[in-house]
Amino acid sequence: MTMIALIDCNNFYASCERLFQPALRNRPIVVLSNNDGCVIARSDEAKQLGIKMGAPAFQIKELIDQHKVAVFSSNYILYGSLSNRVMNVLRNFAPVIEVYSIDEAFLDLTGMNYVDLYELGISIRREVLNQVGIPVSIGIAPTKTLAKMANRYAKKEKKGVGVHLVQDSIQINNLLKHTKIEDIWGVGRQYAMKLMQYNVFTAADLVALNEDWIRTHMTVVGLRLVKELKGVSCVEWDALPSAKKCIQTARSFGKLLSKKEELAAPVSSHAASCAAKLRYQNTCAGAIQVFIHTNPHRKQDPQYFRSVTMSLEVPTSDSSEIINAALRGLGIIYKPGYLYNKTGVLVFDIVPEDQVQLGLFDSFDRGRSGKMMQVLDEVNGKFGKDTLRYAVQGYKKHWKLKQQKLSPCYTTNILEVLTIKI
DNA sequence: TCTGGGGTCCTAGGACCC
DNA sequence: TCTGGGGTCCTAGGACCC
Repeated sequence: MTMIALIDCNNFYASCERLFQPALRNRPIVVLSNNDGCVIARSDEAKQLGIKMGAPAFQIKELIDQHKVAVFSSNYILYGSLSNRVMNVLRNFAPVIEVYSIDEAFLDLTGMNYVDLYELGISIRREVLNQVGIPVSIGIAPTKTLAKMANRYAKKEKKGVGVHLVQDSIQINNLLKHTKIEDIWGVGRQYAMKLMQYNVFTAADLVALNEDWIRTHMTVVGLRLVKELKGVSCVEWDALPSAKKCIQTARSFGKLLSKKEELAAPVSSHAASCAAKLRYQNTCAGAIQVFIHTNPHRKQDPQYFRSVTMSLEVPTSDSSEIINAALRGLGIIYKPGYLYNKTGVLVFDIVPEDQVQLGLFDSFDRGRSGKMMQVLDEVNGKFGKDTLRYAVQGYKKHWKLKQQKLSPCYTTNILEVLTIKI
């Protein structure tokens, strides 16, 4: 039988911020999305205050003031670095690990010589806490989906311990009965609503359904999900991070923009960022999409959403080529007279750079461009990602994000490491 | 009068995840 | 005043082919 552990950091972003400010222990913390827009992470104390995931910051301002909630802009450099440290601790416990997201990882425990898996969970948790300082919850079960579910149970119902193990069919059934349909990994809002119409309210109810019914109403994805709930492992392992199939860079602006020339700067910056991400994974893109839109929350404004997709003659990762294509796209979709709040660039049809088919009439000097990009990446890697940029990207970021509560990069920037007075 | 059957490829859109 | 960003996979349906 397969055995899988899912380790998930508790309130990860909030825990990262708290790590460097022990005074925040037992105090409510929230971390805001880009642009300081809405809440994307909450400490337990903040959850207890009733602050909801995704709540717009301005709507909970009173709660924040009243309860002295500590507020942070998101600092992905810091979180990424702490995430790496957590994953490195986990690697000591099993050879096969899949880093599933910034704050969680699956460990394959199948066939390993651990006598007591529950005790193993306890010691993994202790080690991560000792070595990195981040609290985690651990679910251990025969399949990934059940491990997810056990993890959820550990987090909700066994707070002090933080570990839940399900092995035999009795334990699995209990867990299924205890889990609401909408809390299953793979069941989102739409499916949950549909299932409830058919009187399916728990994971146990779902497992009891006819598989043909599942297949018709929830596609093969749903079928796989139900098999996992029955203890048959069928979610693939993705041990090596594979090359992305599409890459997107998009931001809303700190303020509304309306002129095409103003939009050109963020559009080209996003394009440049996509190109850099392509080069980072040694790939080229064969197609590009650009979109712009107005702020859907401003009901008083006329709305405009538009995107355009263009295929590139020869797949490329050259910044200037991708910027040019993106600006051409902007020219196609831009309409004057609207207040825009967001734009983005997406590249796809991605191929490995050594498999690019050259075009018959390609006049672009690819050798020269490659060398230039190498220099660009080296400089920007060393001195910060916007050090060298194209003129169209603009000298100053007039569309810049709001980040008023940014914490220092304690672990990655030598100028911002913590100093301790003794 | 009568108008097949089977296959592939592509795209848009929907569902999900963190 | 102020509402995030970045991914994956699957399906239906149309175009096209023989």
